[in-house]
Amino acid sequence: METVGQILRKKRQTLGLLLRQVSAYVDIDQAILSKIERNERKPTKEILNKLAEILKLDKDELLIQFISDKIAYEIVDEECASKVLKVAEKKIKYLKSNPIKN
Amino acid sequence: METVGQILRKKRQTLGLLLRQVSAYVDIDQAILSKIERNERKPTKEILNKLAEILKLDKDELLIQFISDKIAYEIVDEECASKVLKVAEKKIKYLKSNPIKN
DNA sequence: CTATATTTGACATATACTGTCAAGTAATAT
DNA sequence: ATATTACTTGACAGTATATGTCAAATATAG
Repeated sequence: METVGQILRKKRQTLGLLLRQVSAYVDIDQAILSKIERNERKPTKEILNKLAEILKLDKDELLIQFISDKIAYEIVDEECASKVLKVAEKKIKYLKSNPIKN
Repeated sequence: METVGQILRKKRQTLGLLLRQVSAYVDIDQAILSKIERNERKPTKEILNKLAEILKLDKDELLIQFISDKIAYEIVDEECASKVLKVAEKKIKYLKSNPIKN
C-alpha cells in the first residue's frame, strides 16, 4: 500500500532521474516536487498528468491513487470511516443516476 | 437518498421550528442555516452537533451523512469514482493497522 | 573538502472558507 | 393593496488554506 508520493519517488529513482530533471519537465520548482514526493504538498491534476508522462506511469491509475489518498487522509481519523465510504458509494450511484441536483 | 441539508430541513419542518429559532440555538446567522439546508454552505462539526441536538437527530448518523456528502460531491464527476472508494478503503485499513505515517 | 542532490522554511500571492449584514423574494393575512 | 412573516440572495470583510518562488541548510557521493 503506497502513497502517491512513494509511487512517484520510487519510479523516478528507478528511472535514474533527478528532481531537477523531472521538475523541469513538469515545469514546477523542484522544492515542490520534493514536497509532493514526501506527501507534504498535493499536486494539481495537471502536474500529476505530466508526472505520469515523464515517469511512464498509468495516468488513470495514478489519479485513482491520488484521489484515494486524499479521501483516506480526510477520514482515517473518523471512527465511522468505513461506514462513510459505504454511504458515499450509495450517494454517488444515486447522483449518477439522477443528474439533476438538489 | 438525502443530503445533509435535506435531512436538516425536513426535520426542522417536522418539528415546526423556524430558521430563526434553530439558528439562534446554534448561534449562527439564519442566512447561514438557510444555506446549509440548501447545501450551499457546509456546517462545521460543532454546528452540526448543535443542529443534531436541537433537531433530535442522531449525531453519529448525521456526521456520517455529512462526510459522505462531502466525499460523494468530491468524486462524483470522476469516472473512476467507485474504484477510488475501494482503494481508499484499503488505504484506510492499512493506515489504521500501521499508525506510523509516511 | 567539493560538488551535487535534496530538504527546509520564510515569504508573497492567490484561492477558498466563514460569518455579518442589508436588501430581496414569496406567501399569507389584514 | 399593504403589512407581516419566513426565507433567500448577494456583497462584503476577515480569516484560513493552498500554491509558487527563492535562498539557505542539510545530506550524499566523489
